Order: sequence, then structure tokens, then C-alpha cells
Amino acid sequence: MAASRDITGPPKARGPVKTRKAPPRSPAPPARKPAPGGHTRKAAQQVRRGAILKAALQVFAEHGFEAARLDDVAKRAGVAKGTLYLYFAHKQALFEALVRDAVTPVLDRLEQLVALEAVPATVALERLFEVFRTDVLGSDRKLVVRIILAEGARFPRIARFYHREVIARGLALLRKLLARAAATGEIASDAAARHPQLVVAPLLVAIVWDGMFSAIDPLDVTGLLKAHLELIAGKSQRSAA
Amino acid sequence: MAASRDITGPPKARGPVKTRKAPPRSPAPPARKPAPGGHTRKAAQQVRRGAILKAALQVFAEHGFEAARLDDVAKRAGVAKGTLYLYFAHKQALFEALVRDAVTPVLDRLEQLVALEAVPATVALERLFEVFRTDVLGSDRKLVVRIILAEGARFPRIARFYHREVIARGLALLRKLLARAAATGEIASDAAARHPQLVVAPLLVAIVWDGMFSAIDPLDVTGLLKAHLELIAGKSQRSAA
Amino acid sequence: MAASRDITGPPKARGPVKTRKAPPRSPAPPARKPAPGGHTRKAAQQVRRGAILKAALQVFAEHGFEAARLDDVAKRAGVAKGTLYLYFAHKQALFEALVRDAVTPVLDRLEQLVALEAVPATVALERLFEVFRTDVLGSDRKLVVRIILAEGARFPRIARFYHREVIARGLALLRKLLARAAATGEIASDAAARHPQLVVAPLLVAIVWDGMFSAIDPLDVTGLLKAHLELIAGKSQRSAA
Amino acid sequence: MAASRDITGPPKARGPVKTRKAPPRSPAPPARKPAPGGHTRKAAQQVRRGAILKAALQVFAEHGFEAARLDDVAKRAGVAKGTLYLYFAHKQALFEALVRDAVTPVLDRLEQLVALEAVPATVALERLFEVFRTDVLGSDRKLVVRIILAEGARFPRIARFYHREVIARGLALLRKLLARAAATGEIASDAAARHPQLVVAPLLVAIVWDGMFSAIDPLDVTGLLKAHLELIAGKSQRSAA
DNA sequence: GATGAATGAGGATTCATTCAT
DNA sequence: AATGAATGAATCCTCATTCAT
Repeated sequence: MAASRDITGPPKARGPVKTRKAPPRSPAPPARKPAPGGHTRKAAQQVRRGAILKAALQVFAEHGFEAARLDDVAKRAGVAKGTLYLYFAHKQALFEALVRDAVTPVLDRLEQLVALEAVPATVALERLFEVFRTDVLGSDRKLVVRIILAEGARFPRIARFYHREVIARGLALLRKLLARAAATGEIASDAAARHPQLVVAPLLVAIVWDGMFSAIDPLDVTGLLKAHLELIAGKSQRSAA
Repeated sequence: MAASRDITGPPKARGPVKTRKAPPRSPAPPARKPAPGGHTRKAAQQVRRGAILKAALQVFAEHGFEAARLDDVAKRAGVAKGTLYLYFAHKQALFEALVRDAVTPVLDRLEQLVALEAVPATVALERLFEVFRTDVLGSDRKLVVRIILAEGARFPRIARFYHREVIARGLALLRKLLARAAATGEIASDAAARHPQLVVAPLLVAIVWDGMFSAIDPLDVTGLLKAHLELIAGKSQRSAA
Repeated sequence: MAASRDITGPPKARGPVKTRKAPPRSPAPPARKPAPGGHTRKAAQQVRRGAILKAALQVFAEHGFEAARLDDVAKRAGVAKGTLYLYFAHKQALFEALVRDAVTPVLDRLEQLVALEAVPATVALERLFEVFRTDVLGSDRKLVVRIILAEGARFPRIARFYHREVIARGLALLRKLLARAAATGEIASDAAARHPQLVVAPLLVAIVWDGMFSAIDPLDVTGLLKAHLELIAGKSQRSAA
Repeated sequence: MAASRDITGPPKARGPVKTRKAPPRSPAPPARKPAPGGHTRKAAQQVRRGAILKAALQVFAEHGFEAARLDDVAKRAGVAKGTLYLYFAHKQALFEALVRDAVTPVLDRLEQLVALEAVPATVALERLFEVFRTDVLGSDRKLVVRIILAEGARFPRIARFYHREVIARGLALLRKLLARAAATGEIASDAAARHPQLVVAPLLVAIVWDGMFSAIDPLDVTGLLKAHLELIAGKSQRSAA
């Protein structure tokens, strides 16, 4: 153990502090009812919250949690530093909110995708990969994955959340989809059904590669995923490329 | 008076001091004898350098580059903070050395493994995965990968080095191996040969999973890699498990 | 823009980066009221800036640039360490600002003094010396000269600034004044006009002496300057003292 | 080269830099008898001691006491850092020895110069100034003065020593010389005799100027001192230059 | 609510000093 | 005697957090 540090719990209050032992977790970030009747206050706050989260996403992704400066986040979000604390109790809370907010929507999308039982598994996977390429790799959403990859191990709460909300659900989905396809003979092996992580693995590679090596050696993601699909399907299609 | 300072009298003795009332000094820093069987200065220094790198590996892996405290590294290595700077110019140099040192040996090992042309590709891969499980996942070496995954994007120099020394060489090796196997029909598809990243992807997953989710949901790495091999080979072996 | 930060190159010594425990906390820093009689932000900031500069002047004079601790400056100025950095980018910037601020006003004063063409040179010099005795030697302003004397050689920027703003202007003034006086025969020799540094030299001596020897052997500055004036005027007045 | 340190640019965060209170006082540096009979040990030590002092003079002059690094001194003297401590108990002791050693010889030289009663005061002063120009300004000896000027105020012991050994003796000498000359009418005024500091003042100016402004605006020392002599003599010689 | 000046703990880095060789 | 690796106190600077306006 390298001294007592525990990123699991909230921080430790440092400023002109009058308080002490960790602001017992903020009562709750400014409630957000859909503004009955009209918008104004609440709506504006939602906008602001969103701006902060978006800014935070970029800053955290670029520098990592520790090196990220809230000053930068504020600047990028167009608010004062103090304002951040009106929306998030502390840096870590902002960080967690960031992940939570970004992650949730993806799930539903995914489940819808596979709910369409009619579609053959290979087509579903094709679509999945396509969505990944455009909506994840091609957007800020990849940053979230990057962040979780880099910091997840140090934020058990986030890891647990992510596992529960994304990993578990995603893998279950894939398992069901692939088991069905294996049963019908649509795909040759049930290996992927038993270990759906195999299906996702190249997506991870794509994201990591994109962040680290794209400048020196760009990755042909489309080709990669197509080849991947071949392996999963096991139909031994010889590539024509 | 700006605090009590008086240049009039001589100084204050600061060095390795034996005087003073010894702050609860830990039982004793693991005595560093002149390297058993070894000889002298140089040897001892190598030992020390190694101890520092090892300590750094753990601390950096646990906290990430920014959050890692050199104080912790020193403590864990059993040296004084200043000593670190006798071996590495600054935090980042230590970080880079850490990666370089840890990475280099792996390469050679890998190339030997595949050099044995006699071995069928599937066997070679089996061995490769086995080595991965024991020598990477089962040792501190996984920490290096973890670190690179987490910080690589922020250290272009390291990314470039890693790409050149590990990625490029590793992929080339795999490509050759798989192309051969695909040509001889040992494996059904050349998809993996065209995109050897596919072969490595699950290894990445294993490392990431190990760091983040192993506590909540352990991963059956052996099963995963076996299934992966099936997909690559494309022989549609139904699992017996 | 997440500010310009580039982890690629070597470090730059940042500061903290970690959160930690929360040791005691001093009762409360001396409340800082909005400046009595003053009005707002800007005004209060000017006051603060001034306080910092004044404190810095004393600390730097007492210890020299290197040995001066910003901690002391902060304490003496009644602000927190961090506050210094809101006003000055770093120690050296504070140092330079200190010199600049202290030096500028003196010039104008001096030029006014000599602008009075009506006054005979000897009288002007008498006044000049008087001003020196009261407003420089008798105040904190001597500290600035002391600092420049001690550190100027190591701060080319400051040396250049001081030469341009004080030395050059001052010497030019003296030259004009003395040339006129020499021409009218008011003073016997044009030696001083040709080398106005001669006029100022004893002032330097006074400041140096004051800082080093005043405790062991006080200097009769008034007598010194009077005698100096005699030599300049060259009227061979025998002293009565 | 005292390593690359350049106070001109912004900082770089160093470490400690301060000396503090006063522990014991070292007994005495290695005695130095003139090596009876031959040389060897003792003689070699003298050489070494000299080398260290010379190196120290340059480093201290260049950086000031606090900023001077003993590492640099050692390097320049061609010895190991530890060796310094065989000759001087600590940094400050080295500093004081430096001043003492450098200062003593000058005195005797000066007293000899004036002892020759036969010489007229103006001639003696002429010689004095000449010696100053060549043997002080033109050599490392000026560094000593520079150091004392810069640091003297912070080293009372040095100030006292310097006052006793140089200032007091020097001024006494001048006083005698000038009083005689004033009495015989060789020089017009006794002002300088009453305040011999006036005689030395321009020398100070020359040294300071040389250190700070020589690069931007060189000083005509010869002319300056000649003019100075005119003023002292009070003979109203119009310059022919 | 929003702001941003102020705070001060915390860490990377330096360097005088010691001591085993 | 000489060396230079090791030590660790000391300082500059950063930035999360607070709060007066």
C-alpha cells in the first residue's frame, strides 16, 4: 500500500475550508423536474449541467482524473470555477456523474438493437459494429470508454456501476443473441456465445489504438470488424480484398 | 524578521545524518549488501535501480502517473527520495524507463516462441496464451500493460516506443504465423492473418477485466482464450465444457 | 483548450496534484476588510498588491533573491502563499515587479528637482543629497538600491531596466546641470560634468555602508555629502568643523 | 561553467536554498604549516585548498552565496564534493575563508604604497587608482569586492572582518596621506581627508558598474578616476580631452 | 444563482552534508 | 586522504475547495 489513499470515497476538503470531514455527499444535485408548464430556471440549469459534463469529459479524457484541472473544465464549460460546485459536490462527484450520464443512454440503444428478434445475429452484429464505429469511435463517446479504461481500476464505484449497467447487460444480450444463432446454425461455433467478451474485445482494441497509435499507424477499423465477424460466424469466407 | 533565520552562524547538518533523535525509522530498510556473490559498486547500483523500477511499477500502476507520489516509490524501494534522482532525472524519466525496461524482454521471448517453425500455429497460439496467462496476467508484468493502456495516450514517446518495440513486432510475428497456417489450411480463415489485432484483443480484455472487475465478477481466462482459439482456428469444435 | 500542457517533454515542476488528509486548521486568517474608505474589488486588489510588494521588498532585501522565501513574503503581507501567485506569476516576476514599482517614481521626482533652471547647481545638489538622505537612506527605498546592487548582475533584465530608467536619466540630468554650472563658473571643474558618476558615488557608499557597517561604525552621511559637495564645487572651503 | 543556470529566464523550481541557525562551530580547518624541510603532503594540500578557494570565488561571485552550489565549486576545483568538507567545515566556512584569504594580501600592498612618504599624495593616489584598475578590476579580485558588496550585510562576521582589515586600515591610510597633502597645500581641500570614503567611492562605482552595466554601457574607468583625482586635488585643471 | 479571489495542503525537485569504501 | 552515493529537509508552485460579494 502506498500510504493511505482511497479514491473510493469522496475527497478531503482543501480550500479556505470551514467544514472538515468530507461534505457528507451533497444532498442531491439541483433537482431536475422537467419544468412544469414552461422552462426557465430548471431548464437552464440542465443546459449548464450538460455543458459542464461535456467539458469535463474532454478534460478528463485528455489528462486523466488526477491531472485534470477543474479550472480547465470551468473554462471550457464557460462557467466560473465556483459554479462547478453548485452542480457537483467535488471533483470525484463530477467524474462519476460524467460516467453515469454518458453511459446510460448507450444501454437502451443496444437492447433495442438486439430486441429485434427477426434480424439474424450476423446482421445484428454488423449493425452493432456500425453503431460502434459511428456513434462511439466517431464521437466523444469513445472518451468515456477511454476514461473508464484508464481510471476504472481506481474507482471501484465506477467500475461496479459500469459493470452492472453496461458490461453485464451487454454481455447478457450478446450471449442470448449468439446462443440463438449458434443453435440455429447461423454461426458455426458457440464459443462466442459462451464468452461474449470475445465479441467486444476488438472494439476495445479499436478504442485503445485510436487513442494511442492512430497518429503513427492508423487502424482500419472497418476491415478489422469485418474480419472479426468472419471469425465469429466461422463461415471461412476468404477475403476478397 | 521574516521568521527565524540567521545566516550569521554556520548551518545545520543535513546529510545522511546519524545524529538527531531518529524519527521512528522503520525497523531497518532492507539492508543492501554488496550483492551476494556479486562484486561492487556497479552491481549494487543495478540492484538499486531495479528496486526503484519495481516500486515505481507498482505505485504508477496503482495510482496512475499523475497521482503517483515519488515519495511512495522511494519508500517502497527502500531508498530516500533524493536517491531516485540519482537514477532518473525526473518523474517522467522514471516512468519511461519503467516501461522500456519492462517491455523489452517480452519481445525476445515472443519471437523465440514463434521462431520454432515446426510447431503448428494453433499450438503456438496455445503456448502464447499460456505464457500470457502465467507470465503476464500472473505477474507484475500485467501492470506495465495496464499503465500503458491508461497513460499511453498522454505519453506519445512511450506510445511510439511501445508501438515500435511491441505492437509492430508482435503483429508482424502473428501475421506471419497465421498466414502460414491459413495457407496450409491449418486454420480456416485468413481473417486473423489480415488483422492480427484480433488475436490479441482478448488478451487486452483479460488485463482490463482483471484490473477492474475481477473482484465482482472473475473472468475465466482459460476458457476465454480456449474459445478464442476455436474462433481463430474456425474448426467449429463444439465445446465439451 | 485545456491550457497548454504537454506531457511529452520533461517536467516543469508542478505542485501538488494530490488530495490528502486534513490536518488542523488555523483559527482564521486575519480578516481582510474591503479597505477602509476605499470602494471595490480593483481598489482592494491594488492594496493587496502593494502589501505584497512591500513585504517582498523587505524579505528580498534581507535575504537576497535566492534565500528569500515566498512563505515569508506571504506571511509578512498577510496573505496566503497561493495568493502571491494571483498577483505574480513566479518568484522572479515578483522580484522584477518590485524593482520596477519602486524605481519609477524616483525618476520623475529627480527630474522635477533639476528642471528648476533658476537654482544654482550647488543648491540643486544640496537638495538632491537632502532628498537622498531622507527619502532614500531614511526609508525602505534604500532597500531597492541595496537589492539591485546585490542582485543586479544576476538579472540582466533588471539591470537593463534600471540602467535605462534610472542610471541613464539620472546621469543625463546631472551632466546637464553640472555642465551649465561649470560653464558659468559656478563650479570650478567640469570633471564632474564629464563623469557624473562621481557625483553619485558617495551615495552608493552611504547605502552600502549603512547596510554593512552602520552597527560597528556609523557613517556621518551629512558630513560626507557636504564634503563631497565641496570637492565638486572646488571652492576650497576649509571646513570649520 | 557553473552548470547551466541562468537567472534571466523564469524559474524551474529548485529545492532548498536556505541556511539557518547555528550548530557547533568547526574546530579549525586542516592546519597549514609551510611543510618543514620539503613539501609533499602539506604542500599539496595547500594547492588544493587554493584551488577550492579560487573555484569558490568564481561560483559565489556568479551566483551569490545561497544560489552557489558546492557541486559546482567542487567540479571547478577538480575535487569531489566530499573533499570540500575536508578543508572547510561547511558552505559558510568556505565562504568566509574565501573572503579572508582574498582580502588580506591587498592590505599590505596598499600600506606599502603609501608608506613611501616621499611621494606626493596625488601621485600616490594615481598609483592607487592604477593598481585598482589593473589588479582589482582587471582580475578576479574584483569578485571578492562584488561578493562582499552583495552579501556582506548578511554576514556580520564578514562585514566586521572586512571593516577591520580593509576599510578601517584603508581609510586611516588615506586620511593620513590626504591630511598631509592638505597641510602642505598639495591639494586644495581637506574634505577628502575628513571623509576618505569619498576617495574610494568611485572605485565602488566602477566595480558595480562593471558587473551590471558594462555590457550595455561600458565605463571609461581611466577617465573617471582621472576626473576624480582632479576633484580631489581641487586644482581646477580643465580637461584637455 | 453565479462568480472568482483567496486559501493552504501537498508534491516534485534541489542540494548541503555525511559516511562507507 | 579522497570519493561520490545517499540522505532528507526545505522551498516553489499548483489547484481543489470555500465564501464574500
